[in-house]
Amino acid sequence: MLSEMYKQHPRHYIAVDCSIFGYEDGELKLLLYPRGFEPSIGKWSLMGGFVQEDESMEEAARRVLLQTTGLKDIFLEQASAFSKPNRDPGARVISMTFMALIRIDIHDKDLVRENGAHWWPITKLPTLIFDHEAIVENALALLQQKASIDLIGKELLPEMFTLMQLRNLYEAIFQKTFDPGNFRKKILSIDILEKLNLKNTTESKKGAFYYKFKNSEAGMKSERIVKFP
Amino acid sequence: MLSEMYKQHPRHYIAVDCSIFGYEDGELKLLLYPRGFEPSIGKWSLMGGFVQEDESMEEAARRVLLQTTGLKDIFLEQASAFSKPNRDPGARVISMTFMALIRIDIHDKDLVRENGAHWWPITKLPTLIFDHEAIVENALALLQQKASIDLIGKELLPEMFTLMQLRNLYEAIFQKTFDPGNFRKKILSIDILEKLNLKNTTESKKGAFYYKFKNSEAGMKSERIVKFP
DNA sequence: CCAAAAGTGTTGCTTGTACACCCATGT
DNA sequence: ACATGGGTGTACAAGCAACACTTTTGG
Repeated sequence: MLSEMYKQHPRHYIAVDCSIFGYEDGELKLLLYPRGFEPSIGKWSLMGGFVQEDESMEEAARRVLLQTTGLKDIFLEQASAFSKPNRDPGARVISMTFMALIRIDIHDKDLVRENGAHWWPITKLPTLIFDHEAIVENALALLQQKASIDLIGKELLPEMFTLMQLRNLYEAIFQKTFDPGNFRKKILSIDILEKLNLKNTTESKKGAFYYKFKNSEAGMKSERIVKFP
Repeated sequence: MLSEMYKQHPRHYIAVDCSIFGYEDGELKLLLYPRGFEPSIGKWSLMGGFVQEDESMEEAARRVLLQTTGLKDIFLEQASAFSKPNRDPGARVISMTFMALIRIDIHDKDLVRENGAHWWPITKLPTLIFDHEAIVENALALLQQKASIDLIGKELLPEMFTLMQLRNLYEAIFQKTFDPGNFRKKILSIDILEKLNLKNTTESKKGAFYYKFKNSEAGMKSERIVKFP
């Protein structure tokens, strides 16, 4: 039996929309797919879904991510909610948005292709439906904020990477360049990377050592990486 | 006419719950009220309400704030959403939470009294209903984050205040002490306060000059105030 | 006189930034 | 040989934390 205090209020559709970021070819990319139903069928859209009765919004988001990328255990962060009454012309839908980071090298490419989805460089996004451009902008700001506090390479890079690759990732995220020497010193000073006895010789003549993240859930440092803003 | 894609999904009650902070007697305080309906009637709760058809969540939050404090134009910031299916034993309610800052000296005290509401020092909160303690913790973290980037005294202090009062506010927010000399220099260096030709002689023998915020919406500096964490 | 806050100055440390410089090597 | 990135060192500036010190005045 439900209290009258609840019943007198309206109920709403709740969507979860995910800004899924990946990193490939030196570019930060966003996974978009052509919307499969009206209104705006065929237009580019974020991955999304509706919250069901028995799941939290985060669970709904993880369900969407599994369906679209085949991945579990994804880095997922709650971003802002968007709730203007007329933001979706099809119905009054409140959208809770999430920012997700995935490793493009291990996601299920067939699944993405089936959905007609496509990875778009963040610098050349197409026009998006509804308010999805504002949602992406918000998620990108959150990504920058996260990246300025934590080293997020683990979520976006392959197991092994060179410091140049990590720097290029940060340059793609912040759309600015970092001094190679200073970046290297800063990153190594926080002591969460492990140097491997293996060199990448494909990207430089001299060859650069590979690094990987130390598997230390315990030592979760919280140093500031980049001054931001 | 509504697409089948929408109709096949459930709809949900959406609440907005506001963590309303104020500053009084050298303490950071939170406005709580005794819940007026079942379940958990009479238990201490955040100010909240339900989102209606024709309003955004932020509009709903402002409506709640007006109803409970009599104030418009309140500093309001979206915090996190809480959506565990069973978080409210009365019904499946998704809560969008907000962090609000108000000046206790100008709010409508009669209205607060009518509602049975009460300002609780942040250090001595009572037990709260449902997951409201987690909501407050989240809002407090957001407040600290905001306060570390922007000077938020404008939202919480009277028009005129001494630098000691501002420092005490920051000490209440971060629950730590700041060196008086260093704090003063830091604050004055960002040049958003205006020194008045008026002294407060009630809190010190020597007397301290009053300051107020410069009315410069334009010059909105974004200097970092406090290293946080 | 003394305590307590107001207000200013000094010093040492840490951090960021700019940039010079050598190293290794594929072309 | 030389261009390119790898990697290290240096020098300066900025910011911060700790703290000394002087001023003012009510009790």
